[in-house]
Amino acid sequence: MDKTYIRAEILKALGQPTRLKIIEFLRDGERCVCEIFPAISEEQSNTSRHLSLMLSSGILSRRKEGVKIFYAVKRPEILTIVDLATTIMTQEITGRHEMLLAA
Amino acid sequence: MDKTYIRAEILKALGQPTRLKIIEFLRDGERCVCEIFPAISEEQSNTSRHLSLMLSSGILSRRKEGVKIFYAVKRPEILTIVDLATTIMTQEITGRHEMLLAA
DNA sequence: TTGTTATATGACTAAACAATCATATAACGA
DNA sequence: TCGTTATATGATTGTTTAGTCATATAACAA
Repeated sequence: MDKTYIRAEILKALGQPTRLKIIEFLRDGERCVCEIFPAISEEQSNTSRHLSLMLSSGILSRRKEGVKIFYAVKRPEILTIVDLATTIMTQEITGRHEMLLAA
Repeated sequence: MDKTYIRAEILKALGQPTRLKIIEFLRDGERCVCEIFPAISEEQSNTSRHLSLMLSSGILSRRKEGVKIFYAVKRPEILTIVDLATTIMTQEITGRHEMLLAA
């Protein structure tokens, strides 16, 4: 069980646009697949695959209720990571902008 | 400039074992390429590619001094993200362990 | 039982990725 | 200038990935 490899898997699971959209949509709480895929404008099958991937990476949790499957962000740290990525992105954009102004 | 895409790029850049090893090695401060690749036991060319990738994702900074090129982690948030991933990993491992005990 | 809705998955394709080897470039010292 | 060291990059290869379509499975309602 290589720890570097497992950590990489968690971060890689977060580093994909479609999956980030899913996480943003789940920010306010659990949702079923039937709500998720229309919200992010992706195919049901594609959405399902990304959800399984995040489930097995420990990023999402899953709950069954009748025919519907509800997914939720499993740990608050996940959202913190996403927020920090937003911070970094903002700083990067600001930095590049300042470089342009200075040039 | 799609923000979801840029954030994904930052997180994806962190989600790769070789790159995580580099970041861990740079935790204590800047290092030149000639120190980095032996420390992580990777080829010079491969290490150089990963460094360029992280440079253009805004994760690392680069400084030239004579023949040597020094790289450093560009923002403290990067290390926070890596640490949070470690936390999540630990919780996951603990959780799976408890499931085994309960079974 | 039959039809319907919700979700997952097999098979496939095109694109992206990591790694390697060989080589180019750039800086420095003798 | 010549040789050496440090870094980057072209070309290539095998692997992984995201997305799509069609279909399977599972739960429920009529």
